[in-house]
Amino acid sequence: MTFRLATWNVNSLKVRLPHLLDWLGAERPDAVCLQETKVEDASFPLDAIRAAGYQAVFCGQKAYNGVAILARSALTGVTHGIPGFADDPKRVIAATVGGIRVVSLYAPNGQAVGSDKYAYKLRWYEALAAWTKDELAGDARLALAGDMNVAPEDRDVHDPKRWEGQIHVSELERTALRRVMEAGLVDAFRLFPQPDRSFSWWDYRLAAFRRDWGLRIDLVLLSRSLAARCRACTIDKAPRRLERPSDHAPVIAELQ
DNA sequence: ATGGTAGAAACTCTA
Repeated sequence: MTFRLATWNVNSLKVRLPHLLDWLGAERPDAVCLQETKVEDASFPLDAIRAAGYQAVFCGQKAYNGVAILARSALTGVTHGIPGFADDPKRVIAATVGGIRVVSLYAPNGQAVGSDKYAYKLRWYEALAAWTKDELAGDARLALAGDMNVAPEDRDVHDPKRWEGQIHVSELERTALRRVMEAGLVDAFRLFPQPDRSFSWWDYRLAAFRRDWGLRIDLVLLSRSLAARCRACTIDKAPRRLERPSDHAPVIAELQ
């Protein structure tokens, strides 16, 4: 029995709902973490998602941010945000599904290195690392999945020289992400051989997708016990090729 | 390759 866990920054659930429903129907993932839903809870398209065979928990706001978890089985123990980190933007929701603690994450973008938003991004990551340490105490089956807004290594960047020191790639951001992983998580994608130039996000501008000017910033991070069960992790570029796509592609990890 | 596009909302911000 396999369990397929996906993450997808949909950049407006309202606009992307047809793509999402088609993709759920085609891929039938067991659980999906969504980011940038940009929809208040009262407007969440729960009926359409239920009709597709999924339950949902969500935490959204108008215009910006917003996260959700969809699942084909029950979602229990739902929590919002990072404990002890006061934060207005809706970036974090967690639930237990299929015996796995699943966290849907939308990390701060950071805007520019050295900006106030960059400092906030680093603080957010520090809080995430502390929380992850707590969650991993004992034999935790924990999966953090989402738009981490950091490309972990140069091979996750289409042009590392051009991006050197820039937002998503700077050393402090990479260290901040590493601190989360050092709590005891592994990048599911790198458990397996992967094609060169594997990316999950391409800017809408400058025909970046056509030119494959991308970054891999959407990650599934697994605790050791889950990593041992992981049999594959792939990026599905198909939805990025559609008309009016999200700027992100979904990532799917398959657990045995 | 130093601009540009997309989304939401509202005459601009965020990514």
